[in-house]
This record gives sequence, C-alpha cells and structure tokens, in this order.
Amino acid sequence: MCNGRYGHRAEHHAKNHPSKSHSYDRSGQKTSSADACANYRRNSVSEENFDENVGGLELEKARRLSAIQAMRNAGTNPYPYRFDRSHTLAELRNKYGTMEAGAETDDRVEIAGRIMLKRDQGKLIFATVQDRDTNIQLFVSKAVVGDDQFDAINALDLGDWVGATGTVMTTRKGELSVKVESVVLLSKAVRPLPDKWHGLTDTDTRYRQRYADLIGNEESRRMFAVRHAVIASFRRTLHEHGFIEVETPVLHVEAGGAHARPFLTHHNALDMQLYLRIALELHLKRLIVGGMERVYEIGRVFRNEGISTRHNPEFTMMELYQAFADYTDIMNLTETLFTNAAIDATGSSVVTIDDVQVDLAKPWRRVRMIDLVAEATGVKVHPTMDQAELVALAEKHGVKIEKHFGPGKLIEELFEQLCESSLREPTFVTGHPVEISPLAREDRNDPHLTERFELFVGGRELAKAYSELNDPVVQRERFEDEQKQKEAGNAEAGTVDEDYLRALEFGMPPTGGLGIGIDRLVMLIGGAASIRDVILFPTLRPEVF
RNA sequence: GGGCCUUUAGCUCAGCCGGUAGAGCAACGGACUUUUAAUCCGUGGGUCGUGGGUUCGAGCCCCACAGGGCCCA
Repeated sequence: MCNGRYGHRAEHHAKNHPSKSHSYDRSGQKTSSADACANYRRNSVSEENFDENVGGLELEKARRLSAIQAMRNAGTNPYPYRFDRSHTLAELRNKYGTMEAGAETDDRVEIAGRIMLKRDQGKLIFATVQDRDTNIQLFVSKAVVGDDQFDAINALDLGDWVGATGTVMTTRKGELSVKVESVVLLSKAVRPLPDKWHGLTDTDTRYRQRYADLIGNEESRRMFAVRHAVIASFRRTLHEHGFIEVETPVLHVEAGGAHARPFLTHHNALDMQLYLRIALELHLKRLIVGGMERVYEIGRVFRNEGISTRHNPEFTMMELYQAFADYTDIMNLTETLFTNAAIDATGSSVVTIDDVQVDLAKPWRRVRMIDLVAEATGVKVHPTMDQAELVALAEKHGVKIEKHFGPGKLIEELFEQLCESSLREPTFVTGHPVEISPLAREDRNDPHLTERFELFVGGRELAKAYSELNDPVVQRERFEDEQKQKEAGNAEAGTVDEDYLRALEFGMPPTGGLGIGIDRLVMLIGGAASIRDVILFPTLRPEVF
C-alpha cells in the first residue's frame, strides 16, 4: 500500500519543483573519510565491548558514531547551529526547471536537505537531497571540489542532513542538479534509513515511527499535506463567511453535546473529576447567546470507544454556529466547505468513492430518514408508531436492538443497519426523530421529527447539523429525558446541563449549527482507507522496548 | 468480544514434505567523470515476536501469550 520513497520520482521531476541549495564552506572535511571512519569503528567497537555479538544495527550505529567523533577530533561540529538557504528545493525547481539538458549556469545557490540516495561513480558522485517539498540532485566532481572534500562527501551516509553550495546545471540526461563547490554536514544520522525503494510498509511501524514513515513514503507526506490544505481551506471559507474562530475548554465538568462515552481525568488542586470533551457544541452555543453570531472551532474531541479504520479515540472536529440561520442554510454552507476543501487540497472537486468518481460541486441528495427506512423495508415508519410494531419490523430485518429503545431510537437503528452503508454519494439524511435529537429543534411541519441532518458519504457519517433548539423550557424537558435514559442503562445518554439552560434563558437567536469530522473528510479527499493514515500519531498500545 | 491473517538481518521480502537460515537494499573493501532504485566484483551482519510442548532434530507441527492488520458484532 505504501509507495516507495522514490516511487514518484518521475512525477516529481515532471512537475519540476526546483530547489535551491546553499553552500557552505567547511574545513577539515577529509577527516571523515573512509580511512578515518574505519579506524574509529575499530576503536569504538572494541572499547565499548561491541566486538562480541554485534548486530548489524549496532555495528552501523557504532560506525557512524565513530565518524562523528572523528569529525569532532578534527575540529568540525557534526551538529552545527544553523544554515542559510538561498532557495528551497521547490523554489529552485520553479526557477530552473525548464533548462535544457547539458546546461551550465554561473548562478550560485545554497540548498539544504537530507541525503536520500547516493550514486558513486568513481570521480563523480550523484546524491539526491530531499527537503519538505521535493528533491534535487547534487553533482559532485572530484576535479571541482578536490580530493579531500570529495572523500568527505563520499563518506556521508544516507539520512544525513547537509547544506550544499554550488552552481545550477543540468546533466546530459536533463536532470536539474547543483554542481557542488562545497557541502557541509548539518546533522549526522546515526540510524540507517528504511529501504530506499520500498520505504516502510509495516503498518505498525509506520504509525509508531511516523518520522521514518514521513522520510520514506511520499504518499504519507502527501496525505498530511492534504490534511493541512483541508483545514486551511476551512479557515479561509469560514473567514469569508464572517465566522470567528474561538477556543473553548477541553476539560469539562459534564461531557455533553453528543452521545459517547467520555474519558475521565482528575484535577489535583481542585480535587475534582473532569471529563475530556466529546463535542464542542454546548460552549459554542453559549457564545451565540453572548451575541458572537458566527463562531467556529477546530479542535480535538475524545471518545472512549472502540478503535477501527474509522475511529480514533481522539479526533478532530470542526463545529460552527450561525445566528439567524436554519439547517437548510447549513446544508448549503456544508456543500461549499467540502467543495472548496477538495479543490484547495487536490485541485479538483472530484473525489473517488469506492472507485467511483463523484463531483462534490453538484448538489447533494436530501432525504428524510423515515423515507430511507421505508425504501429499505417497504413499510412506512414514523415515531408515532407503536414500539411493538417497530420491534417486529426490526426483527424481521435482523436489526439488533435493545430493550430500552423507544420508537425514535428503533427507527434510527433500522436506518443505521439497513440504509447507512449504502449511501455512497453525498446524502443529507434529515428529519431524525425527536427522541434521539436532544439539541435539535422540532420540524416545523412534523412535531415528532427534528430539523436536523447527517451527511453520509461513502457509507460514512461525515457531518451533522441542526436547526438548534433555543427554547429553554423544551431544552430542559429533553435533558430530563436524557437523564432518565441514562438512569435506565443507556451509558451514552446525557445529563441536565444547568448552566447551558441558564444561557438559553438569556435568549439564543435562531441558529444553525454544524459539526464535521475533519479526519474522515481528509480520508475522503485524500483517498485514505484508514483514519490512521490521516492522523500523524494514532492511538496504539505502548511499544515494548 | 468473535473469526481469519501476520510477526525471519537496520529496511523490503523468500524459506518446499520438519534436517540446523537465504536474497535485494543499506553497510564495509575494490573498479568506474553524466548517474537516476546506477552498475560490476568481494566481505561482514540473525535471541526466526515471547514462553512452553512434540520430535533424534522445529523458522516450519501443537498450546498459551504479546504486537499489528482485515472482516464481523
């Protein structure tokens, strides 16, 4: 699944990102030559009693540490403090990417990066150096740099960070290169890189040693570039729509705003139990009461539940609240956010869902939950139906249920188990029963349903939104209902949030609210199969060293 | 929680019917002044996830445990 580190080389070069390099003089380079290394290896290895049972890795580390010591002995710092680049590698490629094969310039550049490949040609060395965006080739000629520099450069290891000074050229084959005048080591790598062609493929190692994954796997770097682009796009779009970004507490006295099991923690000085937030909702709506009109937060949320390709215990939500709007306004805004994010991240509003191309820019289907259940079962359902009738329908279709489920919850279960996974193209599912929607206001046309949507794409829930409930009396009733469910054994049910009710009593304007799972959206736009591919450090069991 | 798969050199992977461990990359030594995963010759590098068991003999078979993955609930 992972692309080799250089699996995309040709594409990179075709894209022609330039980079520029910076050169820097260093004295005493010859001391890290092969001879010096060999001497130091012998000393170091025997001195540290590595001569028996030395594994390949330990031997390699000892060799490189010896090279570091050899440099220090010669008065060269193997870990210097800084380096001035004249160009990033992308800048170099942009500026010089169109040169013909065999061209030479007098343009001197200073570049920096990590050595990824080295091709020793006798009296020539070709080295591929990589920075954040792309890579460039160093062209090192013995006749140009002299014997000592040449040996020193030859003694560099894959993985070392270097700064290089030289002139811009292209080779006979047209490869953009820096003709090196001097190279300085910026940081010595003591541990060898993963396989230069395959990179890391072991998923466990990729997640645990994300640093090594990022070094080697272009696809991994791309995925996190997509993630950044999506979030940056959200901020831009929301700014253009007059939203203000805010930050609200992560530590909650009550974990509300969603149905989920929370993480518990404890504050020592106050000697009190606290919960990590499971949603951003209730604090953001307090801000709408306060008159901030349009607010959003992009932040981490924690749910103490299972781990899967779609669930990580901590994940990132974007929630926004817009005064004077209802859930239909929010549907339009959601379409805009998604479409802009896809374009900003990939250049196209078209995403691939289960091998099918879908253009997010086209209007999305809007359909009521009860109508989808009717499509799937052939039976019209409604929260006013007898519980027994719905239980029978669930059993007929093999839908698993629990005793404390009321009619609304039964309809939701029918939907989740019979309809949800088949919603490939973006679909706004609307009209959730009141029973399962404690924070949404009732449908203006049907008091048993709510003005609410959940957005499904590729069978996954990516967003949800309400016309927010702002009647403090009704909100108290809903909360008390939740409390009863909790006492009846539903661990995910909520409690009565008195402070939130007090806030509503000051008056919340009509408001549309939205929550988007950023990780799942990045999966969609970036084409990731697992949420762990879009989270830099996913939750794993601790590694045993 | 259940089922299936997986764990061998720093990395990527082979390893047959149970007979005592292999390749490529990386490293080291040598050749090579326009390479592109450079190439060619040579060398070193292994608690085969852990612990038991079966066997004359276990990387391989059996049991337990641990990590990871996929599917299901």
